[in-house]
Amino acid sequence: MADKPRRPDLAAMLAPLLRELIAAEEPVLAAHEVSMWGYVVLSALDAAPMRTQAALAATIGADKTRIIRDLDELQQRGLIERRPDPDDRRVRLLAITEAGRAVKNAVQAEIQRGEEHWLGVLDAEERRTFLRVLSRLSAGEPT
Amino acid sequence: MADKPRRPDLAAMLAPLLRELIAAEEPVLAAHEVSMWGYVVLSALDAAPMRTQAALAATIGADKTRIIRDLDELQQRGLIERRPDPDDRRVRLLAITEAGRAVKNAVQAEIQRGEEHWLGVLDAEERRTFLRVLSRLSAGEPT
DNA sequence: TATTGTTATACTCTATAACTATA
DNA sequence: TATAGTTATAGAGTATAACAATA
Repeated sequence: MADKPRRPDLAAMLAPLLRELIAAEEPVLAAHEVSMWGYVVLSALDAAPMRTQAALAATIGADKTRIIRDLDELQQRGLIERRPDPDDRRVRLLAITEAGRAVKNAVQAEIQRGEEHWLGVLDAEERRTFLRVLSRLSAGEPT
Repeated sequence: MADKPRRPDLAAMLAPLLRELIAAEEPVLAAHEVSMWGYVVLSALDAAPMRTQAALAATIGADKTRIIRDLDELQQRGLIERRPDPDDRRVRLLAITEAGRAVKNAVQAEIQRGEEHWLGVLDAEERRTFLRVLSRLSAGEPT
């Protein structure tokens, strides 16, 4: 029996697209002297402050040990706050600062302007549907 | 002035989704004893045979040096053909075999069945638009 | 001299394990 | 003893450079 016609796998389509998007982000991040993870941290803390570094790491899908350097640098530059919880001095309360929010917003605005290179080829309905579906799939649907 | 409401970056939405998709692929690939790159190679050679390993590497976005082990293994298992071009014995003509195509199709069918976990939450119109847009963006639009 | 494929080396990124300080 | 954070180590994956064969 003949093979059914197949579409490409989702991962096979997503991977090269993501690679290109990341490559386009790199000069923007470099211009603002923020690392990729640093930017992810700023975005996460902009959405909500965190009570522990482990929780932040879990939220952004990183290992808790590999964001420490980024937290050090972000804190040193005054882009985040990171102070021991008086109630439990083991934990570090994390929050974005106004300066951090300004950097994050500037970077994000530039990145999204760059993304028009891709989104610009879509018509209004495609764009709306694509972004909506993507945000739904990315969030992780209920099991 | 107040900040405009922003959507998340494309990369920020694509990255976690891709991570989940890859995690879902791994057991399937393991069951068929094919590496991720091996599967990518089979898919590329299924679409079109290649005249050089460098061309194949470029097509799949890999370094030419890092697919050699995979080519070795695929050839040894009879999943691809890899023979010197009589006209230029430096180059290796690459093609998928029938056995290779069978493995690739089996893996792909399982992977796409697994992807229904994500696509299944979409309605017909969302699904159609999403897949169409993705394939267009992934291909890389004309500059 | 240039090119294909290969091997060897170095580098980056990530994960694992061990340590400290608090509880 | 258990947990949050940190540091040190090791491992995987990738890129860079050198090499052999052929043109």
